Amino acid sequence: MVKPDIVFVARLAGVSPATVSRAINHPELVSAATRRKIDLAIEKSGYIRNRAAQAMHGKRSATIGLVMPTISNMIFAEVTQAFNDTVSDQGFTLLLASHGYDLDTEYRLIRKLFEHRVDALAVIGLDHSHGTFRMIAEQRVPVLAIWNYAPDSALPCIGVDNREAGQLAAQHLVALGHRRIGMVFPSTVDNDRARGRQAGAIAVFQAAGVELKDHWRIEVPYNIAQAKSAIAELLGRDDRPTALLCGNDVIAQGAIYAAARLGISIPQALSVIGVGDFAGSAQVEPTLTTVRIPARQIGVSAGQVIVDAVSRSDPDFMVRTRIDLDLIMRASTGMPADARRAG
Amino acid sequence: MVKPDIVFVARLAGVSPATVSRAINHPELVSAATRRKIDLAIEKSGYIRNRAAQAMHGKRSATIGLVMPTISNMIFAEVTQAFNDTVSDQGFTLLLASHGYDLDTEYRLIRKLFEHRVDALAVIGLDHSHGTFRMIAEQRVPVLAIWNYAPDSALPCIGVDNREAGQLAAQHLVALGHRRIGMVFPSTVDNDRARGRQAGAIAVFQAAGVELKDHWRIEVPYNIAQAKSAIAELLGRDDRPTALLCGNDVIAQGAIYAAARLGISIPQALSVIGVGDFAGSAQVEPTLTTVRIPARQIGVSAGQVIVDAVSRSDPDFMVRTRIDLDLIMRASTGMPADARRAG
DNA sequence: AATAGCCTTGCAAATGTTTTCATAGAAAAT
DNA sequence: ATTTTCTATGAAAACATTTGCAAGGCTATT
Repeated sequence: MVKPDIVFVARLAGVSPATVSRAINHPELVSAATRRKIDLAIEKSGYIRNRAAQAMHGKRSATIGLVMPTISNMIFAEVTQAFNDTVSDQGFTLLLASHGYDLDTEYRLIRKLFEHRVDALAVIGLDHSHGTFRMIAEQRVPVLAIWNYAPDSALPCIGVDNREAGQLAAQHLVALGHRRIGMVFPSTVDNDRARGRQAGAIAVFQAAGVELKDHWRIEVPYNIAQAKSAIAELLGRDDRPTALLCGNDVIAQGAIYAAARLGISIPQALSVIGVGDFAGSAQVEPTLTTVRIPARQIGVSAGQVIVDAVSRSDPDFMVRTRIDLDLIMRASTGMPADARRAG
Repeated sequence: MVKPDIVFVARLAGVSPATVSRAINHPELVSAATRRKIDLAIEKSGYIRNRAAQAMHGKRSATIGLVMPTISNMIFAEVTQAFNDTVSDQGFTLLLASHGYDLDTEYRLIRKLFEHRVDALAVIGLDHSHGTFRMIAEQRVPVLAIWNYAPDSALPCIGVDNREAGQLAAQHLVALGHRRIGMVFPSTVDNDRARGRQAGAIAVFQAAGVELKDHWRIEVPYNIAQAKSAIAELLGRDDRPTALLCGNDVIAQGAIYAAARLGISIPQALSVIGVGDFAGSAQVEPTLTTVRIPARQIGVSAGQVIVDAVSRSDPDFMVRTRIDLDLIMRASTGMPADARRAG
């Protein structure tokens, strides 16, 4: 019992392979009667069409590649889900790869995706290796950058302006009257998201004359455990800031837990603000003030745009969509103690 | 400028296509000199081999399918990451699909994966539709069930005994002296994980003579927001339990936040236990007592087993690996108030 | 009644690669 | 010097499908 192929099905239905192929891909071209016979033969034989053979014919492979820094982090799980749902509804299957924030690995993974002849490719952010950009240009396949927006991006992009995200967060702290502010960010090498947010925040602080002390600026990985312990160490010192601007909500949650552990009350003694508004940020106690990045919306739009580009088979499409950010004020930020006394 | 294929590269290198193919797949069969020429031609032309054509030849497609209920939930993100890392190291690429806890959707997705001729397939849990089982049997492709262990499973499996997980959690509460216990679980239809845990817990409670009140048992989706609000409602009533056994850590985190919101102190006035030990469970305040499911370990073992089955091309392999559970005692559970007085 | 046009189907070529078999030349053994 | 054994390469078949072209049978039009 070998696997049934299209000629087996054809024989079983008493028609030619060509007709079976048509019945599957262009049902309107074959008469209702033969279609029924063929459906029956397919059912009976357990035939499953071979996409590889189809793709070889220059047709679509019906796959879309998605490359992310990591999957196991709340940060990207939500976009991935939304993106997958959207393209999946249109009959595509997702080829997933994750590179652990390493752009050389990313290059190798993207190459593999091209080997599989993905119909389109989505990547996170606009930071990529030179080789990656060259390969993408050669392949003539629609490629979309997700998560980041830049008006002058080399690739089509759908996402937010991370600089603005940093600004919004910083402005909120400044407006509340904070002057003693700490910053907790992940490494900014190979990570344009974090870099943009940090730059935006620093610009605002400088314009407002807020001095950033070096020992209140720490670098931690995207990881609650390490964020919590590093921040606990920072907050344990004698001289501590009245507010913490965190590179994202994962780190901000770490900050909230660290404060809870040390008995520092939020927002009375410490304000914490994050970026992202991930699942859980609205539920932590105290609930987290953050700059909302609408992950689901980004994933859905990205899916639509990319499916559209594929169906127009337009590798040179250009789209730059800026998704709006919102400052979500919750319970983790407030005026610093001295300002409260003064006001 | 069309895309270079293997004959283009061959011409460029001054050899036959067969030699190029060999240089790529069995480098040891071609002389160092020609290999160099070919590498150069590949580099120069930007050639990327076509896996579809390769797969069509009856060779491996170098893809592995993974079907999950959902990706956007901490629960599965970690296994997915570990599994992906493992198979990716061996040269495979992941085809991902998520069905939103619907087994008919799952059937359709698995069919699509088979269309793409995945070399192997991993699914979550042992609950699947009849059609799915039939299709899997017909396809002669290694299939592995992840996350769940059962000694009599129809499919090879690697995972934990969910019944035991429920028992461990229940025993811990009983041992602490709790008698007034609430249970918060997701829907158990089409979800053997939740079903097993619930059954295990109930068995222990009955054996211990603990009476489970209906109005202390609620059903919520896997979702912090809804878990928190439903639990807050439960805890807001006059008559409330001294302990909450939660179907997993996501729900347990919701319980912790709900208690915090209501000013109910954990563990003095309420004990909370979860199942899973997801990222964050060790950092919440109070830190969460839970039954640890080693997600990373499961993902890695699963990846190894499945790659092994593929390389032996053994569709009928059978493996049943039971991964050990551990009760992780943290700060969210303690003796009930009356027991403390008595003791 | 004859012709034109449409609908349905089959034939065969094409797709990009791998692999079996064959061959030519070189190296080794006699 | 002749035969044997290797090694490196090429020619061609095979893989499962799609599609352009052609043809046969109808219906509709005149």
